Amino acid sequence: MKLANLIGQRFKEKPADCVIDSHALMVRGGFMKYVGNGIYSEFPALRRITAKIENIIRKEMDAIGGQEVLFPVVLPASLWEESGRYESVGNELVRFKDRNGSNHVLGMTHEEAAVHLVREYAQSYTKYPFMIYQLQRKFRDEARPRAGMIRVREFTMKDAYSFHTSQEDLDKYYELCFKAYNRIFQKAGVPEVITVKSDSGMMGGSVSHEYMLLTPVGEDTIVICNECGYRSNMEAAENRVENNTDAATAELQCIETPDCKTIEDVCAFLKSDVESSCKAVVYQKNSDDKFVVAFVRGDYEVNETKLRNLVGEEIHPAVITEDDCLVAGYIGPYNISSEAEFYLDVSLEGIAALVAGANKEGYHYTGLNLKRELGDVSYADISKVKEGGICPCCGKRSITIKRGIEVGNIFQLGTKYTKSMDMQYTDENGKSHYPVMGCYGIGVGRLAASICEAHHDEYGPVWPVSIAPWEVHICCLRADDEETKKTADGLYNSLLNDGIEVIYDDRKIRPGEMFSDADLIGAPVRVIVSPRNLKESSVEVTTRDKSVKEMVPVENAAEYIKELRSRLFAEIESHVENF
RNA sequence: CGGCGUGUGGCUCAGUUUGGCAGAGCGCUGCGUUCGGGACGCAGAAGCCGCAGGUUCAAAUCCUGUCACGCCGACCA
Repeated sequence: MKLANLIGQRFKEKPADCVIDSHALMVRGGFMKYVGNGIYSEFPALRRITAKIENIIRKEMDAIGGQEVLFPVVLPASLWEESGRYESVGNELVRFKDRNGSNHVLGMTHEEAAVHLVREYAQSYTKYPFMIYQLQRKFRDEARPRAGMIRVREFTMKDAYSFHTSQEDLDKYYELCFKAYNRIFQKAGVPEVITVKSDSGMMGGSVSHEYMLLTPVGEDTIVICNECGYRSNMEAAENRVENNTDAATAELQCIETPDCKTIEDVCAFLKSDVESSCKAVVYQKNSDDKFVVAFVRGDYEVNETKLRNLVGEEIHPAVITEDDCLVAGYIGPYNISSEAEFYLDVSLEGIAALVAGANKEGYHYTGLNLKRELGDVSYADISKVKEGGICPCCGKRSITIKRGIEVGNIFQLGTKYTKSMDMQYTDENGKSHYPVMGCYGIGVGRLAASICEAHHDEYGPVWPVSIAPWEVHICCLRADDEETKKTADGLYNSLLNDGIEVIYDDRKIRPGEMFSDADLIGAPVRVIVSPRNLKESSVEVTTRDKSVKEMVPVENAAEYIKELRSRLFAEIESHVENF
């Protein structure tokens, strides 16, 4: 490929709406173009990257027995009505009518389509287990797309669905898939991707893991234990709190605390410890607006995901008005209105004397002892883990909090979809059963953008050789110089003949622009052919990550470059685990 | 859905307060000088100033409405 013919313009200035580096670099490097909110086109350079990622994924999916299929983008609503998700999923599911007025949806995930595809085929136990997967565009009408290709509305996803006759068999396959996923990220040049425990969200099911690429711009918060390796998404992380249960109790008092609406105000006013205060956070159920109050220790935050799972339905932050049963700013667990459902967080358990709202305008209790005042109440885990917190796995105070981008996930779905869509098989005794499912996703474009985010410098991306748009970038510094041009042409043709992927820049432009473009394209190996180098009968070979910078005699150049390329691939392979 | 902000050649932006010829840099086209980190000179092309309505002799600028986009939050893989 000659750079002069590459479609997609590179440019110097950072686009105004790019907040993270990878977004700016991928737009500036001619990788992608904005089309609409959360919608991008891929130029050839990015398409080459995503195609390579797709092939890595294919290979590993095939290696664990997957068979590639293709589901439609447009699905009749009836299919989603079978699973109940036509109603239950929010606005991110695009619903529309065709010319006949019948309802359809744009596929945002394909559990229904997968069950539909195989429910006649898989009526006998002899067909199990099996896995089908596809690489396809999905559309999710995200409330807020952001960060370039990291969070978009239309994207390519690999989604896989496995079917099993027992939970044990699913467990076994899940483990296999877990390893295949590790291999995919290792082969894509990001062995640093880690797995974390996750919340299953709208997909349903129990066991699930997410694959996270750690970067400060990541949207997800991840809880990591430095001691035992426990890792979890904040949403699913168990919070453990040890309170000093030996502290002296105190008499319950109702004290005037004027204009103290926040827990900080109250504690400052009463000169008390935030660690012995009780904070109320109020939500409402989406279904009937009934109040749900979460009480946590003053220095903790509510984990809404855990609270939602506990409540068992969707909730949203509450709007409290004058005539509601709750007194905003003065809500406490003792003498609270019976109209409100409330939950006590584990961080409150065992505190001898609490400061808490008195459910009366302008008053707080002090000396509140939950066991004494409320009797044997139960505590639930509804708070967020904090930096330096207690690891739920090893019990040490060794928790750190990091940010990450979710590049893949695996779920155990159970029989949620096979039951609702009535997919059954007959076992060897002639009895009918619902198969157990797993599902496994990877966002292809998001992975490409994440790798750019994790592997770049101020001048451009530093693509791993396995997914780089081209392996070698030749800069012919003076294309008007006959000998230089001849040497560069020769090297280009020689490498092409050996099957190396080369991008060749023989434009008659100044070196500065040439180098800038090469940086923005980010090919791992760069070769500089110039009159200066040819005076020593050499070309200069460097790597994008600057680890190699070598003058190589022209006659050895092709061989040296091929070797360097192999070395880069070997470096990637050295991180790939075997089964 | 709530808060804040922005819409002016392909890109980055100035001009809007105080109404008076549509601007700069980058990019693009041509010519020339240059040539190891986005160089310079000369000559060009390119704009429904987001859209609609209003005020005015006169609107990018003031008013009303509307749309789009961005950031933060909400929601969500």
